[in-house]
Amino acid sequence: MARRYDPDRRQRIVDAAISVVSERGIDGLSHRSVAAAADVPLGSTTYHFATLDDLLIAALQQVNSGPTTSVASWERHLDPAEPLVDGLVRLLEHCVATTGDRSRVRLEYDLYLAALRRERLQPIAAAWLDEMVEMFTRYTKDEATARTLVALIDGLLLQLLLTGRPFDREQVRATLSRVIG
Amino acid sequence: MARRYDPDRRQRIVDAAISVVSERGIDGLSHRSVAAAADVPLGSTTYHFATLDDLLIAALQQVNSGPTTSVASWERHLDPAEPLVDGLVRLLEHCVATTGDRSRVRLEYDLYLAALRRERLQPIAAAWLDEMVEMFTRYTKDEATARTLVALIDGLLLQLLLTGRPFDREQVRATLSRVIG
DNA sequence: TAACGGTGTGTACGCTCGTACGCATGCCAT
DNA sequence: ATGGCATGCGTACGAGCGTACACACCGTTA
Repeated sequence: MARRYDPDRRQRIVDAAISVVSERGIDGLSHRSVAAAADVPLGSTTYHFATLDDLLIAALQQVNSGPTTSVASWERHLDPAEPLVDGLVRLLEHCVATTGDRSRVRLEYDLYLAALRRERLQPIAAAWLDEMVEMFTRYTKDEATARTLVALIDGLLLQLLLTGRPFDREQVRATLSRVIG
Repeated sequence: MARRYDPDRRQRIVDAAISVVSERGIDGLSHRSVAAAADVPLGSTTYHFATLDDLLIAALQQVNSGPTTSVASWERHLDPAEPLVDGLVRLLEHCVATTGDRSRVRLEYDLYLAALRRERLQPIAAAWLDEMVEMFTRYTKDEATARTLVALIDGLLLQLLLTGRPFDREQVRATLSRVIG
């Protein structure tokens, strides 16, 4: 009967959901798997999140906000003095080549792409997209360019993740150069 | 006891799998749902495809080959005389705006993106990617451009499908123009 | 013609799942 | 202080799942 009053429980459940998706993919997400990961009884997860969609929404929102967002993290690693292309190539390589970051990126796309079949996730996906565009606009000074850049980077990252092929720095640089000077 | 000898059964099971994924998404794929859609007993699907992954692989391969491929269909609708940008804008709009084509595209991405968590699908995803690049190279005469184009189109289509936002012809045209003349 | 083996069929087992529901607990407004 | 109520807990039910397996069928080959 421990932990009878646990104000952070809801939050811990969301954290557990994220880690479950990260480790096992969205298919592995269930009330039970999350309950086990969060070390709470089953009834607790169903109480806080009536349906799995609700939990998924909370998880996606959390991944897309706060200081752990990829947007924020990207911005932290981009040096405004450096040419944008150089920074992006470095960042993308980091995303794909580093084991930890790779699984983080995979997690993000796992959640992001879930919107393909779940209409309720679409507004959140759209908001994320806008955030990315807004961030890149600060560097490109041009929203159209930023928009193109986001699409291109999405496509590139997905290709790398889906095919499992190695990161080809020069090819990526050449590709990005076509959109930004 | 009808249909005791049914040489096309395996093929029909694959077709049924594709239509199940198309209607219910990959989550809806199970030996049982496929058996029902193909109108064969459960044991028949497990006989021809021991695991769901095997069935998924067969489905993905079928979607990516033959005259019904999107690659082939795209090429059929592209007029070599017309500027590539114009043709692509028209094609993309068709993909997203027409109900039938939209669900077809969603099906393809559903299967394609499944490779994110299933290593066995990655070679097929890679092959598909190469086919797309090869096709576009016939128009751009330049593989690097084609490669960029594929990434960009993937990103664009996914954004449209994920956010459910309407197709903005001029914006898409502007985006594509950055990569091809 | 006889036996072999690929194919088709039906059923059963054990598991996980979402969901529902009754009860316990103790904060908080009254 | 007390009663309402949000929260926490445990259990149960029915459904769907992958898988396994025994048996039926019949073309092929010997």
